[in-house]
Amino acid sequence: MGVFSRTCEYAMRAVFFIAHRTPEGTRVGIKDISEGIDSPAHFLAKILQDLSRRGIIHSAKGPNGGFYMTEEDLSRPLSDVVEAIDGVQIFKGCALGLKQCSEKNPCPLHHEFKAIRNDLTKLINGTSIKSFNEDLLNGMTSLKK
Amino acid sequence: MGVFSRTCEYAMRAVFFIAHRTPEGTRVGIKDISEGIDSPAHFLAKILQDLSRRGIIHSAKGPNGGFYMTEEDLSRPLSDVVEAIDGVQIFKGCALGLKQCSEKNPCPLHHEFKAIRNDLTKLINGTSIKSFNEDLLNGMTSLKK
DNA sequence: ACAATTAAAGAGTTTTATATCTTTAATAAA
DNA sequence: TTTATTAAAGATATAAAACTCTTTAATTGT
Repeated sequence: MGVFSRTCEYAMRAVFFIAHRTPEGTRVGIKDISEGIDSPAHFLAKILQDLSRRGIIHSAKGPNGGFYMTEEDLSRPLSDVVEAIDGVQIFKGCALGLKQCSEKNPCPLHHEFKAIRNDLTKLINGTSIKSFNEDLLNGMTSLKK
Repeated sequence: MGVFSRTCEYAMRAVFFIAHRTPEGTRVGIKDISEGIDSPAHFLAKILQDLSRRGIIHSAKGPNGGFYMTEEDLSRPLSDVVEAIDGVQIFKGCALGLKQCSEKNPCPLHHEFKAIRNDLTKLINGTSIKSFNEDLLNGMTSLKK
């Protein structure tokens, strides 16, 4: 596995996909999303239900229903998605999994690893979904499988 | 989970523990190691068997047997341990799990994430087990649970 | 040769992550 | 009010990770 769980990868891809596909009040269905980001539809549905319950994205049932994101949703940092799925360990945990690892009692990787974790936090926590999406809309970045 | 799998965390802790405990031809048993790093003994045994088969650490059976590391083992980068257990995805994979993500077809996180991955690679790949161990021996760092 | 000690190997079990399938509830449009 | 459409929810199923237990093999010292 990479840095994030597969579930979290799906979640982030789906969020970017929804952001990208639903300008101005439109919605996108689970089928389109799962095909668009190459993930199992039913599994992704569970993930999006979860994000929806937490208010990270929105959904509507019925004809022309689907998933969408409000301006408020778009202005959230990507870390909201990551923390909802993978928790905060990735931003806070010791590289060796030691509970007592701290500034005063550092593990052999502590200081250097902390710098890396901080950079990751800055990226994921400090950048809004909207701004990642702008690069997508500009064609500067891509979600191609 | 943090950045590394739990199995990988055990492996790294065990390697540091062995390095720390076996100066000059001594050996340390699985019981001592598993207690010292707070991991399940039988499970750790499997992990160390694996590392041993790959030549990352060494072992000897029988009375006064146990695990130890040669000078050559100590001079290896920590990445040998990580790659043996978790593979190379952590150093190479796309943050969103996209197969086609590349410089020419970057995902929304690509460039910033690449910088972070490179820093991680530099740390894990560019530092020998021995040099991490020196900080341990000097009491500058700790493996306390 | 024998007994004791230690890791290696084999064969599970349990837990968590990932994935699928079916049924229900909400909504919109005819 | 009926039908079609969509997400939500519930119930499993499968696979992978984490963990345990038992037996075997190698080595040492007596």
